[in-house]
Amino acid sequence: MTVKKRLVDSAIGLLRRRGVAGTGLAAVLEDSAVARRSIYLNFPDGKNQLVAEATRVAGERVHSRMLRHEGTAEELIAILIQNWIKELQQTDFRAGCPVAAAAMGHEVAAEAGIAAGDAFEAWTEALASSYEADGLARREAQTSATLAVCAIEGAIILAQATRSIEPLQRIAEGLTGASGAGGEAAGSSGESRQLPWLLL
Amino acid sequence: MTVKKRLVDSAIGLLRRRGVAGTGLAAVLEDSAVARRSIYLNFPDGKNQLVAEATRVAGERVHSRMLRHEGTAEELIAILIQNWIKELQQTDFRAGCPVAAAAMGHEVAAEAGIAAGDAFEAWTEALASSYEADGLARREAQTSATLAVCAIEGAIILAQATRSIEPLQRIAEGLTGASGAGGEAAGSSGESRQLPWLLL
DNA sequence: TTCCAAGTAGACCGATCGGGCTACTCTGAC
DNA sequence: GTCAGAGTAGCCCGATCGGTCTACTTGGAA
Repeated sequence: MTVKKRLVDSAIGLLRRRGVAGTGLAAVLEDSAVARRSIYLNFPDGKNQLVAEATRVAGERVHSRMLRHEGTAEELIAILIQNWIKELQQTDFRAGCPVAAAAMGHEVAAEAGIAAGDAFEAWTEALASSYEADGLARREAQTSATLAVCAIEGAIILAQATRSIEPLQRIAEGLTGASGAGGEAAGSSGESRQLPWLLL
Repeated sequence: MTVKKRLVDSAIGLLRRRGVAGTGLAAVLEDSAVARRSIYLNFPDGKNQLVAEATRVAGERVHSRMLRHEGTAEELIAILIQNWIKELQQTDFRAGCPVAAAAMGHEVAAEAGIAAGDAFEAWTEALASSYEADGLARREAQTSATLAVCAIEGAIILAQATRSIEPLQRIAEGLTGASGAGGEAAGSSGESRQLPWLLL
């Protein structure tokens, strides 16, 4: 793995746990086992550039995963929520969303905040397209997509604060009608999901 | 205004803009025009205690405002969203939610993270009670309340990152059926709001 | 009137911050 | 074989971090 990728991966991991301002270069160097000088060889503008690149990469990873999805929009939402439940449980609620962290650190690192905005817009557009493919009109698809992205990001924050996955389970129920309790991510079998009372 | 209250108010304002790790005591002292020593007279445990108290106070202010509300749950949600639209526009998208900031800083300041969790739970319960008063069953009320709180918190983050109030307008439409474009906060007149396609 | 708790002003501490620097090593292209 | 670019190791810088301290002022209660 290249030095640049190691730096970005370490930065993403630390952003998730400590946020932009709370992540020092010393921590990134220790975590990535990279020499101090190598940061400035790969990111001449220093921390701001590294954090911005980390945000861009993290956002693009989620985005490409969303574009790869072939089922319905609600199935995609269920998968994303199940992934976050797993991530939070595995890290004892320590690791949140790096893009949200970059968004909240926009005053400290402006470039990263812009990258976060780009990521959110790409996610919303991908989900809206999925909703449209499911038959929703453009406007309703955009509204539903925005609601889903916002709810997921908010639920991650509530889950970390309350140290409970309940917020994620509840929004899964509200957004998709799934109980969210099952271990499986999406409706694997062809069983017709019960539509949530919020929809239709 | 007492020294303690000035410190807390300054801390809340700085938390909203720079987050927990990004808020230094020097900035709090400058903003509140208080002597350095006075921090430790009022908050013997220093920054952690100040940030925790600021989070608790900020959460309680919103909570008491929610309890004061007398209309429907959807009207309350519309009011909260309109308030956030106004706050974001007035601060050029610089000031976010202090409770969310404390939640994301849980690794840096644990006490504040707990206070954030308490605030989120109180908000959700207040909104769920309002939904129950509107006729929803307990379970549906809790789900709808959690979805609303998560969506609002997430939308604030998306709005800051994209420097646009569109996420808030869209979740207002998704959660309440309101267009969110009007300046007035809640349906002031007795006109029957059109239910969103997401509800009913 | 006295006196003490709270506040002010400001120096000071060790630690850490982001960043720049030199010197040395390694490796692949010419 | 040479040489340039990238990486390593580590020291150094000024600034800022949270926190502690002394000295002085002030205002209200005993």
